[in-house]
This record gives sequence, C-alpha cells and structure tokens, in this order.
Amino acid sequence: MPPRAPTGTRDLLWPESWRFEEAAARFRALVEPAGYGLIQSPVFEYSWVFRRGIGEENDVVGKEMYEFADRDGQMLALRPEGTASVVRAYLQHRPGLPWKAWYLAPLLRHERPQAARYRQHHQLGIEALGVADADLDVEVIWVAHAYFATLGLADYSLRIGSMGDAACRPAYLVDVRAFFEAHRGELCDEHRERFRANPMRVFDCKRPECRAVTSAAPKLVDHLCVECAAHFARVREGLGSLGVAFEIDPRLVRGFDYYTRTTFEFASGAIEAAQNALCGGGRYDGLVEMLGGPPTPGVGFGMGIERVLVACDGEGVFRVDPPALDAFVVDVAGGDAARAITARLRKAGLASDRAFDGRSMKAQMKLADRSGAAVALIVGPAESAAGTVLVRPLRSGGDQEPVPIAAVVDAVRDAVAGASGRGAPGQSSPGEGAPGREGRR
RNA sequence: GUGGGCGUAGCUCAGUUGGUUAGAGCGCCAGGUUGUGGCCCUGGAGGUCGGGGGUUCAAGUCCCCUCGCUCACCCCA
Repeated sequence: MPPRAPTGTRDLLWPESWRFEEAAARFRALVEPAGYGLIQSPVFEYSWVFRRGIGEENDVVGKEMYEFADRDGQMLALRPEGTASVVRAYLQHRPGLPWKAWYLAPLLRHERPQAARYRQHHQLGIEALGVADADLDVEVIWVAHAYFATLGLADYSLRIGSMGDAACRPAYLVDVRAFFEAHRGELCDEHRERFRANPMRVFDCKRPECRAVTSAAPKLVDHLCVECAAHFARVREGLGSLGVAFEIDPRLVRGFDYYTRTTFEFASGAIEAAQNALCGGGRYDGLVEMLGGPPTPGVGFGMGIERVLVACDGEGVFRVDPPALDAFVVDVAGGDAARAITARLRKAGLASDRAFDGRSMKAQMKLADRSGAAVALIVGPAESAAGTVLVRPLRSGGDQEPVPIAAVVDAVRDAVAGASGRGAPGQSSPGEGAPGREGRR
C-alpha cells in the first residue's frame, strides 16, 4: 500500500490547487479595499485560548480539538476555529480600534470525515473589533454576500438571528428552561436531560419531537431587551437597504459561547451533501473580555473554502483554469539551446518549459503538446548550425517558421498574442475550459 | 464516538455456482514516421486482487479480524 495522507486530510494538486488559490485571491481583492488587513497567526495556540472562547461544553473543544502537551509540558491546541486566535492576537498587539482583519487559515478538528467535511479545512474570514454599531454587522454580512457574487454563486440563502446579550439572555434562558421542564417528556432522548446545560441546543435538534416542542417554545428574538431589539432591527434594515435577501430564523443557534446579538449563516442549495453551510458568523461582544481584555465589541465570520468550491461545482460556476505556458522548447541538438532559450524567455517574462533527458523529438513534441503551450520552439542540428529556432504554433493553425535566436522572444510574443485573441487563459468561461485545461505537469 | 456501503493495474471498472499464467478502457513508454504533437495502428511496462488469519485438493470469489475509503448521525465551514 502506498503512503496516504492522514484521515480527513487531502492533497490538492495542480490545477485544483490553483483554483483554490484563485478563490482566496478574489476574497483578498474584495476585502482589502474594504479596509481589512491580512492577519497571519499560528496554527496552534495555548489551549486555554480556545477553551475560554468557544466554551468547554462545546463539542469542538470537548471532543474534536487536537490538543497535546508539547515537550515543555505546555498545553497546546491546533486551531479549531479562527476567531479566538485573532482576538488573542489583538490583545497581544493592541492595534488601534476599530481594527478590521481578514485571514485565510487551515482549521483542524478531529471529526469523522464525510462529504464536504474534513479534519483539516480552510476558512476565509474577517473579524472587526471595537465597533458596536449594527451597521458593521451589516457590512460583514454584505462582504460574504458580495464574495459569493464575485464567484458567480446564486443558489444560497442567508438566515439571521439574535442571541441577545447579558441584559436579556439570562432572563430568557430561565423562561425556556422552565418551558422545556414543563414539556420534558416530549423532548427527544438526547435532550431530555441535556436541555438544562444548554437549552439553546434544543432549537438546533432535527428530531421531530424536539422540533414540535421548540416551535411552541418562547423565542429569544421575541424576548430581546430594548437595545438588542433595536440592534437587530437596524441589521435587518441595513441588509434590506443593500438588497441582501435574508430570513429571520429563531432557531439559528451558533455553537460557540462567544456569540452575542447578531448571528448568521449562509447555506448553499447546490451542495448535494448534508453539510451545506458555507459561512457562519456573528457578533461576539463578550469575547475580548473572556480572553482577559477590556470590554470590546466584535463581529466576524468564517467561510469554508472547500464547501464554497463544492457549491461552485454544484452551480457550474467559477470554472477557472491556470494560465497556459507560452512556449515549450524542444531541443534535439544536445540541449545547450534549450538551456539558453528557456532562460532567455523566462527573463523576458514568458512562461516556458522544456524537455530533459535528451528524449526523442516525438517524445518532446508530446510534452510540448501536453504542456498547453502556445508554441513549440524546435531546435535541431540544422537550426543549431544556423543559429535559428523553429517557431511552431501548437494551439492554432499556421506554419512553423525559422526565427533567429535573437528574435525568439518577439516571435513568441507575437504568436501568443495571435493565439489568445479569443479569450485569455484563466478567465471564467462556463461550459468550456480555457486553453491549457490539462495544465502543466 | 455510533451506523450503512465499498476496497481488483496510475485512473474508471469487469471478473460467471471458489477451478489453470487475473482482464478491458483510459493514461504511461516505445515503434509505425531516419527531425514534429494532437487522430489512427502495433507492441510494451505496470497488479503482495487493502492487510492478517481461517475453511478447502483449490480463494479475487466463502468466514473471522483488522486497516482504509465513503456516506449519514452528533457537531460544524
């Protein structure tokens, strides 16, 4: 048996890896001009950073976190989610507020893998600290929405809710607990006792018993304090004014303890698998304090790149291919020319590759063809003696022509310009792959 | 952590009631084309049939265990 990547992880090979990077590049192109700066933080933290932020009761901390003592006995954990790390970095460096950051980070959780779920996945995210204004909630949600639009996604829905805050949630929790207590017998086996620890979980349960009970239960969105209700209203108005469609979901319960007020989730309708959440986020006005800082509001989201790409496949959009090579050098006259010419082309900024090992011309031409290059540059004994190169178009009709070595760069540029007149490589073109679909090897 | 499905060449898969040297297509390499790719033709390389144990004269085919993949639950992106 050949070696394998660990369970739940995978290798992304070219050209899929290019598409992944391109998706990230588009996110960056959207978010940086909106005032978000990239933050790179470590893939592991002291365990308490996540334990305090996410909550000990949560499965992500309780049974999914990769946690270990290092050689010095420090308890460390591989990052299972993005927000806590960013907030820890904020507290360490204290950049001026408001602080808006974006990230692309691998996240690790020891889950049982299934369709669109991995032990290592990657999230694009933004976090904004120091602003309580509901308009920032709107901006954050809008960013995710706008990003989907740049990819061409259309089949998705946005649900929003509110978790209240310290002023209204505790009183509400007393009410629901009492309600569930009264209807305890009607809850499913799992939640008959568990509702005491975390009553909000019951709203998330998919079993019909629980759903029947929760549909009649008091809803947090109906019991918000004046401030939270006003905040929630303003978020709804803001989204409406930007034309972002949403629905209010009183059952929307985000799993992490740090959420307050606004919560939201985007789900795709184009993912066949059970896991169709593309992006989840919300406001976390208490998190900075939980990690030992001063009261500081925050909002953000995390978006799973793998799932976004599955959604793109489902909708048949964002079908991008890496740019093809410009030239491939075929040398059957010893190899000196191949070395010199590829160097010359690359110095001039032309994408080029060549064959090695002194293979036959037929073999080299095959490689040239597979490389997707616009032209093959052929050097045989005759060309070598004459100081010329045969420029042979590969993707379009046209005859091959001898060109003096000094003019090779210009000749390739001309050939490439002629060949790419009908749509440059790397563009999104639904239904049809760009030239060079096979990619480089 | 729980449950279902599946593991035969690099890839996608055949393989009859267990029966001789395990096949195909694609891909790869070489030749047909003594200097030219994509099409076609010919040939070649490549397999501990996931691994271990058992039943049997005989196991890719049956039984057990194990590992892995996959889908779903829990939870999450």
